[in-house]
Amino acid sequence: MKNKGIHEIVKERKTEEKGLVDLPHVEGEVVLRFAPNPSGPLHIGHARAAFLNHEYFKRYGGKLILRLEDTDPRRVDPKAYQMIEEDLTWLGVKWDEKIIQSNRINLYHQYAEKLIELGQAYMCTCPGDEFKRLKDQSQACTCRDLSINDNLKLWKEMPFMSEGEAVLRVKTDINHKNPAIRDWVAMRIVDFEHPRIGTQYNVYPMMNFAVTVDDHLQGITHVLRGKDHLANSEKQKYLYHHFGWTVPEFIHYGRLKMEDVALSTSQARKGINDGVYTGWDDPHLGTLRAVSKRGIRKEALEELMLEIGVKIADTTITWKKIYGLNRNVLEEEANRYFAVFHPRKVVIKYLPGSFKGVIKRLKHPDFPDRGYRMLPFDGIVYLDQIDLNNNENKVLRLMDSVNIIFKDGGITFHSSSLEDARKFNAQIVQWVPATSSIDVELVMPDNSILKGLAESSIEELKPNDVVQLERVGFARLDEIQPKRKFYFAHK
RNA sequence: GCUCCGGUAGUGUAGUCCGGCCAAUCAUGUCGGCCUUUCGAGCCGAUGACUCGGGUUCGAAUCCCGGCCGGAGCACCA
Repeated sequence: MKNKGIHEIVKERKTEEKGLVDLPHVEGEVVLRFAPNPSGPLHIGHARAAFLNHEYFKRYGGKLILRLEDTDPRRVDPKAYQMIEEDLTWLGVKWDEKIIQSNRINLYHQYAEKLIELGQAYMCTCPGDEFKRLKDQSQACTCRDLSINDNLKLWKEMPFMSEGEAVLRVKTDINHKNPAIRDWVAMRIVDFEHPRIGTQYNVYPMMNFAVTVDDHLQGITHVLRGKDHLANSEKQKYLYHHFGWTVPEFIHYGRLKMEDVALSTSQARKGINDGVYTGWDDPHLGTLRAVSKRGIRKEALEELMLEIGVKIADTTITWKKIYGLNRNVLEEEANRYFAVFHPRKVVIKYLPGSFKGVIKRLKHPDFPDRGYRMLPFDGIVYLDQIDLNNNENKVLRLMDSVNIIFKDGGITFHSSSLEDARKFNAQIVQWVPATSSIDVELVMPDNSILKGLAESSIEELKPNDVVQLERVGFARLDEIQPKRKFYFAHK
């Protein structure tokens, strides 16, 4: 600990600049958890929790636990368990331990019983609305006065009752100024088959109960969660006190709003079922698989999330911000290619034969060692119709090739040098050789598809490669069969 | 309605705890210049913010009070 390496110092300063604050009350190592509900794949909001936990885990050392919170059988998508792990892997977040709550129902039963024995929980058979009426007036229902033995007896009978007949409530403070905190439900009956564990249980813990038991048992030191859990943290503290457990450090961050995107899993699922979206990776969605398909890199998301940090104030993420960060990642990696998406075949008239030949162009201007693309040029090319429309009667330069002029519906050779192009203020555009073009599709963020033509060098690309289609923008190659299909990322 | 919590440039963020070094940081965006056979990148420059009103103080983004605006929760969901 005497000499910090230069890397450590640089890293320290960097995180300071990023503004990710230190965790409060860290003693040695930390134990953190990422605890999603397996109702669907992860979205950008989850990425925040995942990255933050991961970052703190890396900063302090300790343990990061993945916990699947599937205690509501109705809100479980059996496919989600797998998808969540895939998504986390894509994010580069590794976990030391995985816990599935539906494997632990028995354990929650034991703690529930213990709580009854402690006299801190009671079986409540009031109808929900009746309890709420009383609770809102700070009045206890009669169930609250049941003896421990009566409670135990009812508890044993609970599995034989049906949904809604009874719940187990945690005693808090019936006079608590926030009605939401008063005597919350710990266990309830669910008559619904659990997608993972079937019908072996019908008495399930509520999130607040299961979370508290697990956080304690797993020795979680710091709980990072959204501010929508503010009241839950307050509720959970009562349980910690009843059991005599140490309360972890709760840190609440604000809501994340995503420009133009419905982040909620339930809305996405509905849209998929209704056919509005093509699937979990539909470009409209804010799921990680959707943004990944569009060529957004996890590095960009990570930088964004660490910058946003754990502030409790809400934040609005704009796509421009993500694109800006992503461009920094992609710029270096993406090789350049020509493609046009409103192709118009033109024959250049009066082209001197000396200009025909093969044009060499760097794959990446900053990395000459990546080599060249070869573009055969014989005077017959595809240009973008929009470029032509915008340049009627003006000189236009085909990149690395010749200058032309579009006049009276025809294209004529004008000159050849870049100097001439500059002199005539020519716009410089990309082009595709007509003799060796390849059909491509470009899926836009609104899921519309542009059909176009690209230079033949794109044949060397593999699915998942990200390129820069010059003057069009960055795009990720998704598949090459039956046709080369790109997803547009951003300019 | 009740309970709780926020409000720094277009957006995100640092600074707020322990008032002065803040005529306020960095990122992204936008605009301009240079460079460059495109766009982008790079380099240089510009742009633009402490929600409002009082108070305390020699001094307030920072402390206090009030207003305004915004958010979260008020489930037998997580």
